[in-house]
Amino acid sequence: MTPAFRPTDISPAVTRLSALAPIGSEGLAALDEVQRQRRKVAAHREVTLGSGNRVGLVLSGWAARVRHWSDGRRQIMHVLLAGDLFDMEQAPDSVSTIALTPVEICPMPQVGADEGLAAAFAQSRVLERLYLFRHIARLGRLNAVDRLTDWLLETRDRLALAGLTNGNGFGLPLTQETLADLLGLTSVHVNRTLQLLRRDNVLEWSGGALRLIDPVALARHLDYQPAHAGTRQRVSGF
Amino acid sequence: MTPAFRPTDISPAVTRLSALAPIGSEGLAALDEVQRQRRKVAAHREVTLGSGNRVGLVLSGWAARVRHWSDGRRQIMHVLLAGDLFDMEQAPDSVSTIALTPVEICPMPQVGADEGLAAAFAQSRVLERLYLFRHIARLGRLNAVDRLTDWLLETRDRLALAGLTNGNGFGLPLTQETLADLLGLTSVHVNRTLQLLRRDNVLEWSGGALRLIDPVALARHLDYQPAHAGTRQRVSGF
DNA sequence: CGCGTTCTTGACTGCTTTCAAAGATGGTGG
DNA sequence: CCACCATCTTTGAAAGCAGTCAAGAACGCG
Repeated sequence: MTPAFRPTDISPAVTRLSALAPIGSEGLAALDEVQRQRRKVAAHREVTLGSGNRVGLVLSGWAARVRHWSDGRRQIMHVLLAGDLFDMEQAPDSVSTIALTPVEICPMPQVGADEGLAAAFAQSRVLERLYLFRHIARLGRLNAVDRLTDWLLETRDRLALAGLTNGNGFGLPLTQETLADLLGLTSVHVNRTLQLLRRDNVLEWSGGALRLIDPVALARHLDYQPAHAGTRQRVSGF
Repeated sequence: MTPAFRPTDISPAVTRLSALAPIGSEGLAALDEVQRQRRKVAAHREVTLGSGNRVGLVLSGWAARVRHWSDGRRQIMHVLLAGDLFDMEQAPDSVSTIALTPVEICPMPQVGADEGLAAAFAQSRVLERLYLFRHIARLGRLNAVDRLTDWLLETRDRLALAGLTNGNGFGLPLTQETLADLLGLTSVHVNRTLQLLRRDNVLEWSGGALRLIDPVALARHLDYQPAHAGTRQRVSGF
């Protein structure tokens, strides 16, 4: 709220990883070290890593794994947020990684002997697969309204892990066109869907800040379950 | 062709893994050992692993990762074929693993010191992610005809790795309803789409055997690139 | 041969796209 | 401080792809 105030100096990426598993001092040092190698990528630019690194870590901003077709169509397959890992290897066909907003990245740190950091990364990979599964289900069986709200619910939970939410609200720095590429819709229809949701008092979105009015009711309606409820218990069992 | 003839006694799962990376004798022994613990799962039954094992290996048959909704809708998120690994952990919400045909599974073997086997499993995981990405792109941006043919192309390539193809043909033991749950369509529309493809001489499908008439032309039309062309080169660079 | 599952067909509905153009919005330079 | 431009959002009308509902045909299995 008050722009001058910053609760901690901890980066959202570290916040997220610490939420996935308690990280030891060695791991925190490794994260600190690697963050010193941070690099900025401007919006709309492709995200790349130095040739020595095959895995990167997002420190801030929004990026996406995207598939392009020769006729101009595109589909965003996965959104990358602060604290997410991304592999640069593979990508045989036209799968690219693109900054949706200005993004800061760094190479993934060596895990070393820190079991907490290793567990956090392992958990991060498990979650990523879960998000891919969910996105498939979303695109396969949900209509526009449900696709959008389901994704917003998931994104809110993901941002919450990184400490980037404000209650039921969070910053959503995407255009409706990007949302369309993500949800397998047209921007026109995303626009109409948003109007519906605003009219029905499901959400507010202005000035880049989105707020879900009643996430609980929404989650019930969508059969939505937070990805982390189950996994957090497992982590605590370490 | 001649049913009495079997080229080798090697299981399709071993064929696939060997294609991903050259496996040493130790790895082959481990695979042999673990296959002795094989277990059958009847069609339509849920696939589970003994509590000690978190990762399984499909030896034969077709299985699927499925999401169910309370109103009866379902979406198949990923198909598991011979030689595929599957993790049983996670699955916080209603993600289950179901046998689409009779399936044989076993626990994933310990990798031990066999680098080849480790590489094969690593490669298998990389490919699985790629298949998830592709399925997202398919559901997000392709129409019914392209969805179906694109998936058939991919499935043919995957089966080819396990030595389960016959030129451009392969056994496809799924119902149209299952195909619909996989492609985010209704079985009625899958049926109509298949009729189109048969009429236009794109494919033949009878008696459980499907044949693509001109996979090359199809791949060109769909911007389809085999998942393994790029990765095989990388593997050979080990 | 009989029954259940799977496939096929028709008519109608509806969600989403397409095409086109008019408003906002925000940042930049004069 | 305002004009200006590019980008983004909004709106309308029409067309299309896929879904729904229902019923009959074909198939495969015991």
